[in-house]
Amino acid sequence: MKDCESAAFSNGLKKTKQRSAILEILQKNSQPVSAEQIFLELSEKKISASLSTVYRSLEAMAQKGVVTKINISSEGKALFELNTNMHRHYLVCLGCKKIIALDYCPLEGYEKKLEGETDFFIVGHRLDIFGYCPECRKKSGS
Amino acid sequence: MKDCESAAFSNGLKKTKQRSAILEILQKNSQPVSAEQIFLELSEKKISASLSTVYRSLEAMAQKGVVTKINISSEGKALFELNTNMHRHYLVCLGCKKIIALDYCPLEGYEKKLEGETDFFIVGHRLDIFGYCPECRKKSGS
DNA sequence: TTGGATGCAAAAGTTTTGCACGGTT
DNA sequence: AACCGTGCAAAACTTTTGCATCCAA
Repeated sequence: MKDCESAAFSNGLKKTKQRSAILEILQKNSQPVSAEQIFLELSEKKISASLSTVYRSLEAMAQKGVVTKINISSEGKALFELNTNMHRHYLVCLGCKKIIALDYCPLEGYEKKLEGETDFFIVGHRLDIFGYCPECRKKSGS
Repeated sequence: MKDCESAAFSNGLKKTKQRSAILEILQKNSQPVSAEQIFLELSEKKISASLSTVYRSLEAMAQKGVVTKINISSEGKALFELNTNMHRHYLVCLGCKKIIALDYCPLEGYEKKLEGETDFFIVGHRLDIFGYCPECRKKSGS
């Protein structure tokens, strides 16, 4: 997916090494990441980028639809992920805080049904599912 | 529902006028509210309660299972609602910000299915649906 | 009376912003 | 060259905490 990057900068966003590196981190992570996580990963890679640059880049990319900002973290920090233009739902482990993206949407036909019932024009939904992953189940014996 | 209050204080929580008032506000609001909203409503009612008391009370009530803290606000602040022990799902109008509680859960059997597929122990989920209500549809012509 | 609850102020944590400077186009 | 991006520091904002005081049980 090399051209994910070119696509990301075809909308007026200037391409800088910081932004390319942020994009790369978002691509490599299978789960949503916080701005601080990105900042730390950049430091590890010896790529200079201040935390405010990370925030501003993510904000800019979110405006262009390249990334999506989500607020499901129980720690009150925002998370970011590449915008795949697909429905994404998450399975969140309450033990280790791991977040797993589900690959399909259990509400396929439901929105249309609800439109009929309520006369709303339905744009989308957010669904997150909480529980304990296999590893955490073992640990706690539940 | 007068005994919602007595139930709320039957678990070791001390009953104070601040906490009773916070509970009342949560009861009257059909939608989740932020700590600050509660703080402001308390001021309007001339009930003295500092913001930290609001946070501490909500935290204590959340620990006892009286209220639920949720993180769906796009503004990055936590929201709180009475824990009804029932599934609550909301239909949110993006035009007028109205929030309507749905009376049933479209994911009834889905959690069990997912448990089988993922080996998670699933505790619950959060589902919110976004769109435009009939009034806002007319206004914007969509 | 006694332990928990409150108020105030200060601290901690996340995110935003102002401004001067630097890098892309 | 023009404009956008960046770094740094400070500010804004939400939430937590320390400590003295107060109040419900």
